[in-house]
Amino acid sequence: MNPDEVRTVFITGFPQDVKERELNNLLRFLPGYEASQMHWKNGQAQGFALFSNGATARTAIDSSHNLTFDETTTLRCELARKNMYIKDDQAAKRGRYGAEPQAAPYTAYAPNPAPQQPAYYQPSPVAAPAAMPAGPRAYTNVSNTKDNPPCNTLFIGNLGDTVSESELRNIFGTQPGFCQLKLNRGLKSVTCFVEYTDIASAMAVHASQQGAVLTSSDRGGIRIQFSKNPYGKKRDMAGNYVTTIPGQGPGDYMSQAASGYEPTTVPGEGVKAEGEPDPVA
DNA sequence: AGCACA
Repeated sequence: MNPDEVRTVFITGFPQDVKERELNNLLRFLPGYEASQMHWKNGQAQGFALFSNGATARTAIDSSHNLTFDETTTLRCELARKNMYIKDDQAAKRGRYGAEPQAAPYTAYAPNPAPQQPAYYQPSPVAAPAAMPAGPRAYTNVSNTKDNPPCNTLFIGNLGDTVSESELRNIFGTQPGFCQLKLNRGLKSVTCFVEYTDIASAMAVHASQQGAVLTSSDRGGIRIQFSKNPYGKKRDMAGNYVTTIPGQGPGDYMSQAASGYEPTTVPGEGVKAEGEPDPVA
């Protein structure tokens, strides 16, 4: 690899009170992610994120540029002028996709103890059971210029006509926080809605699976947008959320702030427990 | 680009 190649993404547009860990958690599931850090230049937050190479860095830019970070802020992503310097303590923030460090100074501790990511992402051969479903063949850049504000429900477009529910379950149902999905065979196009327990979990999938090329894909990768309405809800004539499926409170997933990214559930345990309070900003 | 619904 060309050591001079710029593989660092420069991100601005964060709200004043953003935390570095919000940056880390926003990006850590992207292919090629290695590390990220937040700098503050006279009160303005500036994010830097290192990827394995220029290609994965550009893919990250494509999927996060103009991303609506919260109600009032939109992120600007571009290639940095020069690569960021990785401090030793960045190791704890490393993603699981990153190339292992040459001299392996990080092997003394487990960078990512949570075994919640799909096994097909695990770089270690010993950790990859043969029975795991195959992941996406590849990722392509998809245009996603008209996305909506973050929502706990994802809208999946650009699906091939032959896409199956199990194919979608393999990719979306294995992600932390998964609740349910619905495949929709329209006359003109096939779409899918995927619900997660919280916005943070949906945001992680929105970023990590953007442009995934499925076995059935015949027109490039899938396009992932945040749904206009949370699963099980619609808007009434006054524009307020109305529950259309019993068991979900009004409006909670859209008013929840896009912070506190820790997914609270593991695959298969996505359904909110009875009486559990709604997340509060 | 297409936003469904016990």
